[in-house]
Amino acid sequence: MSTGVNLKELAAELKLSPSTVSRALNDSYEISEETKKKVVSMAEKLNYQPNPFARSLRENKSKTIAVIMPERMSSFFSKVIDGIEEVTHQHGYHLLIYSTHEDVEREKKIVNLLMNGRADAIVMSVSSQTSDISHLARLHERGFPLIFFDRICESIPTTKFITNDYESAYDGTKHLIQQGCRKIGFLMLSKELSITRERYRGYLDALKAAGLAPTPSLQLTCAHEEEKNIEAIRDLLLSEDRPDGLVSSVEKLALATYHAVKKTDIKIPEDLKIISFFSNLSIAGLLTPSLTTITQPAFNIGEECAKLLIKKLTKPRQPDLPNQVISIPSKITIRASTLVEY
Amino acid sequence: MSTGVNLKELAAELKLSPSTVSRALNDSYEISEETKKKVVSMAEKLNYQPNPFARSLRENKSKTIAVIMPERMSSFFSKVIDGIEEVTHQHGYHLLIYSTHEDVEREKKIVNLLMNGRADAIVMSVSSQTSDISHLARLHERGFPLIFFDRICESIPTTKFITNDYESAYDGTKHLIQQGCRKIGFLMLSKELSITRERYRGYLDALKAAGLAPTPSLQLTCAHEEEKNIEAIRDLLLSEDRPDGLVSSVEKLALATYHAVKKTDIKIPEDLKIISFFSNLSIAGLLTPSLTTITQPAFNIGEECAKLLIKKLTKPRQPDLPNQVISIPSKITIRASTLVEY
DNA sequence: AGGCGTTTCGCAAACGTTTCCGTATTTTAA
DNA sequence: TTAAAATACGGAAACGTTTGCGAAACGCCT
Repeated sequence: MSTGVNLKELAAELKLSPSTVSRALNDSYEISEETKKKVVSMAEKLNYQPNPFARSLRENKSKTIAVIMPERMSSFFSKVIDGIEEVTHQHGYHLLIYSTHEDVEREKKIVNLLMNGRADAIVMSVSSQTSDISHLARLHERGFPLIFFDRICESIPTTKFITNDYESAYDGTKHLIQQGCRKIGFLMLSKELSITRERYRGYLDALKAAGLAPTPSLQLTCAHEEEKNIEAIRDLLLSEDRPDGLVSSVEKLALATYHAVKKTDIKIPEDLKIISFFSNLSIAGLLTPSLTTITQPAFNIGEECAKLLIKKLTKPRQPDLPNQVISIPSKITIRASTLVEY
Repeated sequence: MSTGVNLKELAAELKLSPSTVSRALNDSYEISEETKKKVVSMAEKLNYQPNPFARSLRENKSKTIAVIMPERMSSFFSKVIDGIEEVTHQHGYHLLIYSTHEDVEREKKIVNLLMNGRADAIVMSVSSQTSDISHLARLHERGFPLIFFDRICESIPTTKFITNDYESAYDGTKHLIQQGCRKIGFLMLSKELSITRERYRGYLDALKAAGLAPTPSLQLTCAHEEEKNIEAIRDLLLSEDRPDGLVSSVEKLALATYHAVKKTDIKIPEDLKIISFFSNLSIAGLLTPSLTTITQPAFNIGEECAKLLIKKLTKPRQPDLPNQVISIPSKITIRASTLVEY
């Protein structure tokens, strides 16, 4: 656990003062090129590594960004984080990553833990239980850099990155209608979520545009436990007024639907067509039948979040993060699960 | 960005010295119960949050653990991290998470970044390219707490958590033989990896025990790019001496195999039976046909790693992490992909 | 009453940086 | 030739904690 040499020892070795060595390593104009060379080479020789905490304490920044997401076992969130890491890593930033497991109490706890400056910024997607957002509002009011993606808080005036939820859901629903569906259901997580609201709007408007009346019994709000979701979907599929098409607003509910279908005689796409927001493309093609997907630009969303934050954190006098919603379009890939039978 | 009150301000408010306040908050025996009450209540009132960097600088520990893994889009690694987070979170530890993307240069860079004490410990799974382990050896020689899981470094004398790779592969291969396979192939990532070595041994020994000769042409070493893997597997499946059974040592290669099979006339399980190490149980059941899996106790592995580390980091005078390999058994779940046709 | 131990608290150093300021030396300008 | 300016570096404070040490105040016993 012996941390190597520190600045003072390095300075002693060079017969220079710590301040000079510090400046030399930070490439200050006050130091001659000659001594810079000497200092740098000696630092490498002794493998000097500056203590990050001393530096953070002094500079009041941590070179660390926190990411808070509702669940880890999700290709979407994994890809977003890959995108974030791609750009933050290039700038020497580290990533603290937290999963709330869709638990708002845990989310609050994490946010409170981060209020002491351990991270320079937070980029997050709220839990499905989050309706009271006071913990997030407080964070933002303190001037703490906060960015949302996907599951956003509209009421907090900062930058949010989403996909074109409304249009994608609209187009996806329209696609089902064009494929002959007339009784189209909608699968969602909590109605509190920004994404379900927007996607639901798109779904409803597409129905309306086609002159179809929405049926409340076909709209299913699911919970966290996979088994229960499968049962609920199965019940829906076996109900009297069962759907001939489904729009799933999240990946996990599409998978739950496939599980539910397996337990019945229902055939996709003959009896039921389904389209879903879905990020795991490799899996989508392997399902039977392959799944028509609305693919969010997950990696790209992560990159954009990180780019904005890096700009805010590294440039000298940056304004606050602008209060705007930036939408990066999804892409619909039509596969067998919505193709009409011949 | 205004960090709230600090210790000095809190002390001034209470008309006490900072040292007394610090001791009171840390529940020191030197402070009377009466003033402890006062201090704690005032701290809550002013929402005092101790500066983590000042504390880390003084105490020389960061309350942070780093996790390094080869890829993020993997249900196995996601579950391991869930397990780690579950126990570290309870002890107030934070998680820095890094993905090497199977790139050993990136792995080295990350390890070097962590040598300055930013994390109190590292738990990692090495990249498939890692053959030179000098960066890891150096870390361990410095006394830095280091734990491996799954893809381990045998030669570094610390604690490693794995599953019973040899036995699982042996049993899995034996299962294929019992189901009638005679030409069993093996899919692997780099031969450098501990897991492929062990699983390969199990595979070979099971063949030998059944009196079957191993065929080198049936043993495929895959790369990082999914497309190429699919092509390579397809070529294998269409070759003259094609396998009637496959043992896949990692999840992604089983998925690649399903993709490859889709491009051919081959039927699973009639023409080809397949078993794979696989963590995404939900998906395994949805594949067509459903996939026989060897499921590693991913969450449990993460928990055990974290428990050991927490013990090492929080108890006062702990010995070094013992040089041992701890194996937590996998579970084989037989599904349709290995069932004999009738 | 005086000594001694216990309780309770304050002072100041320390952790390893960065940076404000001062200063000695050299260069430039008049 | 001299004053001013530029260059190159050192001393010391500061960031916010924790903790070793010292020192009051108090009670207790003999």
